[in-house]
Amino acid sequence: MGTIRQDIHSSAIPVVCRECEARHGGICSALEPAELLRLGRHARRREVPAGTELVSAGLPVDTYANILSGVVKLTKLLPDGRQQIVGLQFAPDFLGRPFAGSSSVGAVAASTVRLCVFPRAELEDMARQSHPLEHRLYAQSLRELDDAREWMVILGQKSASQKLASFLLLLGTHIDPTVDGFSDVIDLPWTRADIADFLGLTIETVSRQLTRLRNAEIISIEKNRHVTVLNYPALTTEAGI
Amino acid sequence: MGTIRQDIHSSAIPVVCRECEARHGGICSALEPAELLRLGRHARRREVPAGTELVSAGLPVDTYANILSGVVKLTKLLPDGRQQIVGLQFAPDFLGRPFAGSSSVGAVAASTVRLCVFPRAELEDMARQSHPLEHRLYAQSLRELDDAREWMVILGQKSASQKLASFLLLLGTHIDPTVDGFSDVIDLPWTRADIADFLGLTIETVSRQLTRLRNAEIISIEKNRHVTVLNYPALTTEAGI
DNA sequence: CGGGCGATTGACGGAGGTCAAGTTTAGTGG
DNA sequence: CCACTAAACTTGACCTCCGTCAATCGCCCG
Repeated sequence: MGTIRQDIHSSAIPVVCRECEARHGGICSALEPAELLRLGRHARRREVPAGTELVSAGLPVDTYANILSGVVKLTKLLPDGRQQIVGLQFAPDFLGRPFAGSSSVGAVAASTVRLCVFPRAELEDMARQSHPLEHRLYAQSLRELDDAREWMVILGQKSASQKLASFLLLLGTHIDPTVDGFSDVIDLPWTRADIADFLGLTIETVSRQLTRLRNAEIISIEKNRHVTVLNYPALTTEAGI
Repeated sequence: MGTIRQDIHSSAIPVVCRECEARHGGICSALEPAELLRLGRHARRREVPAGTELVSAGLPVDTYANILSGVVKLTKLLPDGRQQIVGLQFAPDFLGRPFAGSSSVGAVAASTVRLCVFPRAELEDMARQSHPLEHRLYAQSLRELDDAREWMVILGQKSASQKLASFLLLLGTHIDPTVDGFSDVIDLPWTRADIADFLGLTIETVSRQLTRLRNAEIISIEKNRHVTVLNYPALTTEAGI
């Protein structure tokens, strides 16, 4: 009985959503088939290379998106040209700042990113009507808030080496959504400059601390981007728990 | 006609809510009279002195609250005893972290704080049923997220003097909810240690930077706690815009 | 092969943390 | 009202960490 209803429903959902990675984890899981159909009509898939500016800080936004794969960095620019990365988003996160004319942060693809894009008005309209959808959005913003505050501690209190270790720990636990625990092989989708922006350091300090961790045989680095964590306990100690 | 209905409604709302400061700005403004009545039945007003621990990080929470007056600081503790203040809340903010068994942050009264406390289960139940209420909660979390990211920039990129200036600007625009713009007389509800924790500095550095601003005649300080902004443009320049 | 970008490494200096007096403020008891 | 005290704040001396500047190396791509 339950399965039959499921089948009827799944046959009613849009074709693009059938095999979608964000269908179950993302905000779409809060939608009824009819709603999914409505949003699906306006949704468009898009794949963008690393470095693509998805949202510009201060500029009006007229689309939102789900992240299907890849990493998006949220940045804030300072008048002098420096930038601070204020958040990272992974699949199947929702990308956008609902109910504000413009975003106060910029969003840039940190790796090749696949998105499911839909018009702003459509989603906001649906959020106003669908309580489960808004609940889902709310839950994500609470998670982002927890993350942001976690990073405030790192930015405010930790030394350069602790920042680096914390950063690697974060990546290991988030970068591969298929692995549940900690993944000890990390392909950095960032340059040293990005890491520096994220941690509030300079590229030189990032570089120095990475070589320090390598010399201590806590990590190994190949071709600048491929990091393997050799000694996980030591890394947590470095991070200052 | 409209006024008559208003009067009927207002006579149906709980007595405690009649004259409530949070009635219109806070989450209660999203509630129907019947809902207000339900929540009001379980609500209790409470006044606590500065320093009272309202929520302990990691411990389960069974109540939420509206802030009626005063300032609440949200803190995160490090293993070594240092702390980072990750947020400030003012009236009529909602205080709590819905849909999580425990809070990842601690909440401490930074001044005398008056609260309207209600049971956790009651509010979560209502949020599940009332879309406008959840929308209100969502809107606040988005605002907090924006604030948190704003502070990440300050923590990550700014110098000690810029941090102090930014801090004073923040306070001037938030501390007195009755003043709409910038209030140039600020009664700090904090010790230097609190300010240091907020800015990721030490008390000595905070003290030095404050005397520097005083010597530059940008601010004046009386009896440690009473700050007057003498030169607002200069303060914004100090803050690095 | 050479130009360019990113990363590494070194030398140096300054901002801010640490340690250690003093000073002011607020609270307490006589 | 005035000592006395504790806590909060200020100020100074010193030193460390990290940012700045600069040279070099390694890799990729034309």
